Amino acid sequence: MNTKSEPETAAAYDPGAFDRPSVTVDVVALTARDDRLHVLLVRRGVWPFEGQWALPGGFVKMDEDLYAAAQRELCEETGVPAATYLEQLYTFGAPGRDPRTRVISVAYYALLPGPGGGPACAEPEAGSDAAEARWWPVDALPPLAFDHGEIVATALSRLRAKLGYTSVAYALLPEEFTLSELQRVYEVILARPLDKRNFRKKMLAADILEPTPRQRRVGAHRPAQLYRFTRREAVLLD
Amino acid sequence: MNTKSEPETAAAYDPGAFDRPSVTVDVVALTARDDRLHVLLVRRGVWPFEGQWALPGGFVKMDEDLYAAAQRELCEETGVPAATYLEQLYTFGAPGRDPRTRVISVAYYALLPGPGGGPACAEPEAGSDAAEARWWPVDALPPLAFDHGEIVATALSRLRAKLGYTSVAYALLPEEFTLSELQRVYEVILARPLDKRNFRKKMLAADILEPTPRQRRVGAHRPAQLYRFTRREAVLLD
DNA sequence: GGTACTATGTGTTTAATGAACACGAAGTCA
DNA sequence: TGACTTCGTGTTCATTAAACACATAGTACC
Repeated sequence: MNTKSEPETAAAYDPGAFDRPSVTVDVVALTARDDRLHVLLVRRGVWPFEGQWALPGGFVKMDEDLYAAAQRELCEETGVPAATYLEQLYTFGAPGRDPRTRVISVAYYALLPGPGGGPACAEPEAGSDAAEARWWPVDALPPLAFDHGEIVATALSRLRAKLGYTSVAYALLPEEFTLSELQRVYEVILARPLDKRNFRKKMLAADILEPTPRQRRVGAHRPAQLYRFTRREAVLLD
Repeated sequence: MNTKSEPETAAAYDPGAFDRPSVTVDVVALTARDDRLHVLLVRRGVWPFEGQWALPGGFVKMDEDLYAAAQRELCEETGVPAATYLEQLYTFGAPGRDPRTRVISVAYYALLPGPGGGPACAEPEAGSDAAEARWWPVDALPPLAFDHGEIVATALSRLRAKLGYTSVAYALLPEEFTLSELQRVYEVILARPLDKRNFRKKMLAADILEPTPRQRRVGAHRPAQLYRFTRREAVLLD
């Protein structure tokens, strides 16, 4: 805040007296499926960028927390359940980014478990307002509306960085999972192969996993031990 | 952005049709002086929090970039020259954070060289709108207006983290400096002593410093070699 | 001019961490 | 019972981080 007397005082008593930007939230929802990282996009039904794909998002309500607005827009527009992880990413506010008027967008990124991850991994349905909603592989995105390409790129680099020093991966996996599945999530996000032995060693040493009494037997080979995260929240490693 | 047709369309053609939050920028300006880290605060002249200390900041103009708004508010309200480093920090938007109306604040943090650092380290003067402006040691702040205490805390933890993997320290030092001065900046920010030999070894190995032809002779002891950063911008280390 | 004073400047050892690397085990299926 | 496929496990080596002490180059004072 500032100490200017005129605009602030005026704003207090007459909120409509000055032009002010619109404020939206946009959500980069990410999930790992089919050994690729995917983003959830909706197809726009109205000008501008009509027919193009864009991030789900919308206006912040007058008495609504930013975090709550992001969660709400994600669910409303895409039909997916609440994200297992949702964090503010960056605020995009270049004057020309929306051709209609000045729009400042607070971007969030969300993580959801992939298929088989329980209710939170449900398929998107076109929400109340979106013409269409679907998952797109991040390495083969269509042209995006507004500056949403930049927003997605920012989200990816944040997620890659965060994967290195926190346990956020929990948000992309179901309650129980094998170490191979966990490793695949890391490989998909980092887009490079990891050494199996080093990976398992590091994960088990990090004290964030515990074995469950169950195994997963699938296919004609040795069954895998199932693990779960000891805490379903992102904790700092090291 | 979203694909809702009603509000967006309305916003495009009648920006005043809906209540919308006010958007401000607040700036956490930091500098190192007297072997302590300091924040620049202004004393508020009007309700609410009249007489209390707050971060410099103010409304974003309709056609103004967020970064430019932060730079402008910093200079206008405190009289300090343009920051050598300015980066977006986080956006604070809890509905009750300002008692007047809904205010969403995009916080930035700025770094300035300490005394002796040339024009950029000039003393603050009460700006056009601020009753008073001065540097406060971060470990002995007065009670702050709004949620500005939280904003300062966020800035400090960001700066501490960033110091570890980038060369941002350049922004807190004058063009030329000694390795001891550089080390003191690190110690002040991290609030712990560092080993001199390890510090020098790491800094020189990072390939971000170059010696100048000059030395600094001050006091009754051996003069120190002066260095400068090879690039006056934050680069990633490792 | 000699001595005290003070910050500068410099290497080595040790511990911890990260990277590379191969093979037997436990299942299913034909 | 043999072929197939994924699971599960240790060691070595290189790199990085942490601990640690003393001679040097100036000034100030006697």
